Amino acid sequence: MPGLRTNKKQDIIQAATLLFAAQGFDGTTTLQISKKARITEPVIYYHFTAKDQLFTGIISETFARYFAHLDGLPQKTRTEFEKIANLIALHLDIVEEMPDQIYLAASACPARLKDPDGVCRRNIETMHRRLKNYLTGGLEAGIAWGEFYPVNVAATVDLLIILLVGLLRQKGLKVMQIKGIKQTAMDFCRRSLVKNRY
Amino acid sequence: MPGLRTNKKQDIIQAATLLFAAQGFDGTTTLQISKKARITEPVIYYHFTAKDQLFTGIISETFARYFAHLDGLPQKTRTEFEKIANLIALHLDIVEEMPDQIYLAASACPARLKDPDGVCRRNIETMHRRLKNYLTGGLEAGIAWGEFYPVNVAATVDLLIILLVGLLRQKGLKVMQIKGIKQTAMDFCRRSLVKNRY
Amino acid sequence: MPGLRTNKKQDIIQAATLLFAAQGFDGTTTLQISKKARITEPVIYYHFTAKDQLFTGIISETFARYFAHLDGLPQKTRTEFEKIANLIALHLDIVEEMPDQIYLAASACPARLKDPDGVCRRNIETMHRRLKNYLTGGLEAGIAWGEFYPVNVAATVDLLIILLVGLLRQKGLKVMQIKGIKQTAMDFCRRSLVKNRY
Amino acid sequence: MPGLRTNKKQDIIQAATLLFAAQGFDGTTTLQISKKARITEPVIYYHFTAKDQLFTGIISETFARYFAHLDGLPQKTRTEFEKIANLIALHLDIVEEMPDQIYLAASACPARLKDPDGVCRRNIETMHRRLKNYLTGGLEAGIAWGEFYPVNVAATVDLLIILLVGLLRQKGLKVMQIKGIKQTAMDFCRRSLVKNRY
DNA sequence: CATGAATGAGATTTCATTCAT
DNA sequence: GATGAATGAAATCTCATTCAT
Repeated sequence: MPGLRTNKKQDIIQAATLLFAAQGFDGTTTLQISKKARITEPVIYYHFTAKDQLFTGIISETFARYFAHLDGLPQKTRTEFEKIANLIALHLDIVEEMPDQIYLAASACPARLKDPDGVCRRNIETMHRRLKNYLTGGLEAGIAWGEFYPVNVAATVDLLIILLVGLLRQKGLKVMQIKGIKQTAMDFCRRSLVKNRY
Repeated sequence: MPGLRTNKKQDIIQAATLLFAAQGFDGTTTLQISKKARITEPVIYYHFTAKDQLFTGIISETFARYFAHLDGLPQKTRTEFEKIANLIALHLDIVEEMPDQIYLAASACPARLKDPDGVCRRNIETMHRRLKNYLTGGLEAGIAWGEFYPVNVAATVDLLIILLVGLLRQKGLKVMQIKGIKQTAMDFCRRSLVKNRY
Repeated sequence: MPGLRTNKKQDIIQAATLLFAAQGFDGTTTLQISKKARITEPVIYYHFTAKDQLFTGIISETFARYFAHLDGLPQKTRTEFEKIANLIALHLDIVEEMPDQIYLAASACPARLKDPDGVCRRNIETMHRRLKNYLTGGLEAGIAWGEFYPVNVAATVDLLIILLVGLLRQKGLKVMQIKGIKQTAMDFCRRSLVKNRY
Repeated sequence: MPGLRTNKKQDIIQAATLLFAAQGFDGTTTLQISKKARITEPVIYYHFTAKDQLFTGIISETFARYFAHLDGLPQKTRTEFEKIANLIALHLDIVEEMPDQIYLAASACPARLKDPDGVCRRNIETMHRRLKNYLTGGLEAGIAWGEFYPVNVAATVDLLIILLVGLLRQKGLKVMQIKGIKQTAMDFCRRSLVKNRY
């Protein structure tokens, strides 16, 4: 059973994720990673072909899980607002689940990352595209059915994306200890969008 | 005419700001800065004691202008929502005014920045504290006066900060071409907070 | 007068040439080069972009000089054998002139040399092609005029190339102290090729 | 059946020979060898104590065979030129027989080869010494008997060695497709050395 | 015998910074 | 003020070799 006994590869991934999230890709050295993972530097290169590949691996894995979450969102909901509420819940849940990874994923691609396949850039673009499509569809339908106020769809979509991405990033920054944020965020958006509340 | 030729210092600052914003502090080399500023590397060290000081200088200057904007906000307004609307406007305006600087300022401190005076960290903390105070005051007053819904103040403040900081950062990321965002953001928040709209 | 005072670049080239010739490209480290040139390692990278480029630079320069010598050969000669004698003289002279460079040039391209422009490979090919053309022309004419024995031209050309390249390489190997080799080589070839000697 | 499975050792030797010949000793890694031999790296160390020993083993074996060929040359021949012709034939035949090994053997010792017993260096020296003795004896006798022209023996010997070693190396370089080279080389040397041809 | 995993030593390269001029 | 040249320190990565199993 080769590979069963050793979790060093996982140790490396975990250490790298923490450090990349805290210091950025360019700000993190392979020596730091090796120390945090309690291994020697070359072990990194035994398990990964390069620092860049270690990073893109983490990013890929993270986006895979994120997109899996998105795929799990129901296409049909009783109200259109439920879609938006689900999206808020999803983003706050995934931050709980993997705060550092998701912080990395929601950040810009490191300038010096060698990423010939564009793993980083393309995943970010896909993320934005999917959010945009999902939100645009929901908003347009909600407006058409009279559930939502007749807002500027494009700008509101952008605003909501900023909010969602902001939620992903703030946790990673550990700047604030957000409590009750999920309910608050949902209520905030509901009052803003949904018409007949009485 | 002393000072006429010294636009080189400004060239350096401008080049550094662009590069730091695009590539991060750790991802930007002094050689890149010197090339973009069309000078040689030692000139940087004539005008600045170190790369770190060049960065903190930009950050300081940026926060100084940002705080000056905040200081200019009216303490007294006809409605409490006006305060929030002003804040939104201020943030979108300053992004227009100095997109790269403000992106830098709204980002986390570089891990390897030598910043013994804590210029970077302290300014960010101050920014968050001031936003928190300003928003908390506004929300509490608005709720007390019956202008606002009785929301969870702390969580709503955090949410608004996330939104405001997100607005600062998104422009820097150039991910989206936001049009009509200012009015949309204001309306979004108004509907969410202000009670009697008819 | 920038660059006039410093001969460090030349020192590097000289040290590198010696070491590459003695130990091969893969067998020579930049540290060895820097020590032999009495400089520090990064100086190499100030003057050259990489170890590979240092090598290909030497090779280019060497072949340029070699081809210049070839260009200087007379197109018209009293006898065809003079052409071959000139070629022998040229090769032994250039070995005297730059023994290490010419040894490098006459050797195979290092396996791990990063040489995207194919400087190394292409120069060697050109060298062989030019020798082949020159010798083939000479032999065919000499045979046609009855100056030479009617030899197998292609095979004789190959043989002469092996001899010429061998002359270039042996000096570099310092295996033997060749004296009177020039006259001997010429006589050897003359007797072998030229018909009526009496 | 011991020895049936142990072709792995032969696989290693074969792979190493090919790679050493193509890339040099310093340019070849043990990983490359293990991959080409379709085994894992430690297997190399089961069969050989070190990469150096693998190389010197190949060299030893090659020279052993080469010297056995030399030993097989007749001491007595009808003419002295036959000796030289035999030598040419021998070298071209052994290149056919083991092109990569012989290329390695005819090349210089790798600079970084750990070879405390001097296997590499000493074999090369022995090779040159034996060639020199054999050729010197033949030439001197041939001149004394009036079979050969009265050439400069030392220089002619060197020239012939250069030619013979060149024949060994050129094949390895695969630069040219030599046809009819054996007869041509013999004729070339005969005309050059042997007096009365009619 | 064989292998997956690991490592010490060292190779190439980068970069902030300095210095002589 | 300005520059070409240089450097110490460190970063990424490689590789021959070993070891536990």
